[in-house]
Amino acid sequence: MSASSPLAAKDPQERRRRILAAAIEVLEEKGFAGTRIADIAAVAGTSPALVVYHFKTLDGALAEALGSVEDDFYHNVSAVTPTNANAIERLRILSYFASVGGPAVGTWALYMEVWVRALRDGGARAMRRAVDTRWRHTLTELITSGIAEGSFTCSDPQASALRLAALMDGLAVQAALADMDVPDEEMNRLWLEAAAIELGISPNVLLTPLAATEITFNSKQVAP
Amino acid sequence: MSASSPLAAKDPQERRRRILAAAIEVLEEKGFAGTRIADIAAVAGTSPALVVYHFKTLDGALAEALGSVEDDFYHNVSAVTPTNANAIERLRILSYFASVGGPAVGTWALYMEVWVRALRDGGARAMRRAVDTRWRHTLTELITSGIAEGSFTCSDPQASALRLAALMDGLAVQAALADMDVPDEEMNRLWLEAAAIELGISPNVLLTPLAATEITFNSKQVAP
DNA sequence: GCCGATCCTGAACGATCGGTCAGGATTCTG
DNA sequence: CAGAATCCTGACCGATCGTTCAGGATCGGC
Repeated sequence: MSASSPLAAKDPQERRRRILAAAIEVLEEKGFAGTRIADIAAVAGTSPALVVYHFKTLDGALAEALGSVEDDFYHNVSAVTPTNANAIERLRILSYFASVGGPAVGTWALYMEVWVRALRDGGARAMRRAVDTRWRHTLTELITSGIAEGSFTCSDPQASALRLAALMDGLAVQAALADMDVPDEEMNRLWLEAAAIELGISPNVLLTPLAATEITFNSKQVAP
Repeated sequence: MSASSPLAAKDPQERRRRILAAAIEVLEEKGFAGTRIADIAAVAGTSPALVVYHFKTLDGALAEALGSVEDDFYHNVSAVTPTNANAIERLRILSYFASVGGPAVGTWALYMEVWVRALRDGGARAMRRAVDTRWRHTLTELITSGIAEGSFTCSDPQASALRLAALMDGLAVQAALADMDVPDEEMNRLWLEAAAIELGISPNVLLTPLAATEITFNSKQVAP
């Protein structure tokens, strides 16, 4: 058997990335408390010692894995957003990607774990803070540019962004935990309704299909 | 030394309650992942074996401890609420008790832990579901009675209750984790503002001091 | 005041798991 | 192709911690 068997990676960097992916997978399935070095190694198809070799410590591996999740989110959003998209279109795309029913399934569970960890762990606290302020800034910027182009009416963009961000967190908790009680699509709708109220526009503007642009991600229609 | 030394409890039931209180204390300080039988025993001033003797298992002790926290919440709310209170007063009292700045400091951290645990553990999921539906029902009932007495205007009480509950969760996350970034009082205000919007009333109605009634809890003014 | 039930404890067991280590394989460098 | 650096592994160590257990103290009933 040569060096290029189908599953085994040749490049050390590729192995490293594979371990990172395995870490995310195990993390989503078992959570922080249940994630073992051995599990990650098993999924990645390597030995536990290699995980430690690459990341020095389990926490290090998990931290790096979480970082890559956030990178992916913004990368996907900006890849899908047309350069000439207006504020309303951008709002709907953001909502779609952030909502649990979107491509981000499972990701919210990770963030919830980070929240809890951030209660006691300084590193997790710093990471959550960074993620959160970036997200709030994104919303604030979106709102102000929407005001500038005449789409939105909002007296306090910062407060509205904070409230909408908090609402999204809360809805994500509901959706992640609800047992068929609060369906995912409902979540997206509830958030967009609240956004409509906050931004002084008609809910229909956010809830009717996007006629002009057809945006897809993984061959699925975005924000239909 | 007789049987009634100041710290040691005489009654076995009293010892049991003391262990429960110790469990809550440790849980708030260290979280699920960090809570050890030995810690609880140390705070309660007993041996680790007694904890197991009374509760059979660590998880059992924690589950019972969490149950008592929720009981306390509703017990306090109903103890403080005047029997003739109208919907607006009741809304403000609820908001005060649920907000992080109120008497419930530290409790939200517990609930966040339960959320995460509920992702994987069936028992925690059931408990969260019970707590959550009870809370949503309380809000829904409050809204409908407010509509009945002519205080509120709301086309869909269930949806509004769900949204307000979710917003409260999200705000609690922010408040519990924010590093001086989002002060506690702000949280209460933001939620009441959102409630005013949802319920079609002027924010001032919820934000100005309660003139008629003076409600106190632990000798602190409620909903000032 | 005897005796069984309940309450309580210190000591120890056993399982889990993160991280170390010595050494083998592979790749890089010159 | 030699030797060094990097990559990788199996075996093992050490610490932690939930739980068990044998037996002592205390209490309630009769």
